[in-house]
Amino acid sequence: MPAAQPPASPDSTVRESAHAFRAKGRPRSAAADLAILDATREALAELGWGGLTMGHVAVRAKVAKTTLYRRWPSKNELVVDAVASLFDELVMPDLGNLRDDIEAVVTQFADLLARPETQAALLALFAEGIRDPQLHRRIREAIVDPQKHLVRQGRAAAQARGELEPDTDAEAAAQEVDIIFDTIAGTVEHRVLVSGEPITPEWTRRFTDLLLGPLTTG
Amino acid sequence: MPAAQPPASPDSTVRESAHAFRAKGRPRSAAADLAILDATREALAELGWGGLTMGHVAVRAKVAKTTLYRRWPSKNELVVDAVASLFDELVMPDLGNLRDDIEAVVTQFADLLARPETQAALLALFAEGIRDPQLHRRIREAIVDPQKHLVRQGRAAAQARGELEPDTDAEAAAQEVDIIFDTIAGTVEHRVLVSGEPITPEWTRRFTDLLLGPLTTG
DNA sequence: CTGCTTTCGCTACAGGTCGTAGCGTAACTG
DNA sequence: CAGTTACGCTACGACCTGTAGCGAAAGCAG
Repeated sequence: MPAAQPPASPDSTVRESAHAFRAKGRPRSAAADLAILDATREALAELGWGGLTMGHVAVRAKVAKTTLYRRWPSKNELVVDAVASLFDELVMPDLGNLRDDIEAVVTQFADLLARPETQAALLALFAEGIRDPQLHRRIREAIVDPQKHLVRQGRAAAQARGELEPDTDAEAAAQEVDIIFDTIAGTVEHRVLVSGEPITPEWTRRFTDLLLGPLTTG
Repeated sequence: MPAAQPPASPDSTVRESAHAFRAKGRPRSAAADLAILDATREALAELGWGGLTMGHVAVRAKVAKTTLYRRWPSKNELVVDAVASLFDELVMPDLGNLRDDIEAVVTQFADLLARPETQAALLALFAEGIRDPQLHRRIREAIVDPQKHLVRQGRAAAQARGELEPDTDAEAAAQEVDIIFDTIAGTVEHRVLVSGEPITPEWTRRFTDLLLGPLTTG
């Protein structure tokens, strides 16, 4: 979903009859969207963030450069959409105990970060988002925040099993989710993308020890 | 220290009599180095990573663009040197107990990440480093690895106090240092730069709880 | 003081990317 | 059919990159 430029409706008030909007004129090619996003991911993997140019993507997608700009205002937004779908693969498995669930999610995330498209895009997008509040919001909505749901799911499952105590304060629970999320995402990203070392099963086990606390080691 | 281009010695074998090297010709202006690095930090804070150009830095430092390129091969290396010194401010305080030490270091790191120069540079450099092994190595040597020493210091101090058990296996200890380091650095960076939320004293306390484990909460 | 060497500031340049404008054509609706 | 919008193409100005060439400046050795 580009969802970038509303197709230039000259009267962009709250018209649009519920769902049957966009009637007039030649419709946008859905095939072009797919080709563009595929080309973007390919170019990211091959050329990296710095090597990716709008002109190059257009050529590779067999699309005019102007068509590209009609849908995405810049490289940043294009890459967000191209990469966001990759993060949908992450799922919370519910393997019957909290440790296995955590290790499974960490492993999935590590595999995702091992892909060249992801490596090329993720940190660069985060960096761009620092100076562009709109992009920052879009990154969080499309890439970051959906993953927080995994933490909530895992916690809820562990609480249902009796591994964790049920929440008493909703706000405290939300803060704990935030901390756990930043810890898992940040640590794995730092390990893979900054320290440049791999996520082995043993590392995952040790890191999970840290998250679970000495409850399980003693 | 630029340390980038050895001043074009035509015979660049292992000459250099120990330390009294570089005798001939006009010496490089040390003042220019300082002016360039200051200008780089200023421009980073004002314009961000994307807005920073070599030409702009040259103008701001009142230096010819060619002079800039004689010392640093590209923007990436220049920014590494400009930002690395900021990370030297981090110190391990040794406040008498592990919790206070951790919270102090986290707070220092959070303050550093609150500065606009750091925000503009850090993630962008990490992103660039992914495709450039030489840059990646330089970032780790100048920025990342020195901080690992803080973890070693803190652990040693805690062991001396009896808060942590002494190391038995050297390799296991090194792995634990790596994990702790990636966890602290990664989590704080993710919280500040990706989630975009501040590091409050309460957050620091909760995060330290996580690091120390339920030992201290119960 | 006189060469020798290297840096310095300046100008100019080719190469590449960006993002937009203009045009004729294609596709879809009523 | 007319009306509307998307498409492909070309061209363009603006900007940044990194290098080359020049004369002048700042050191050092004799």
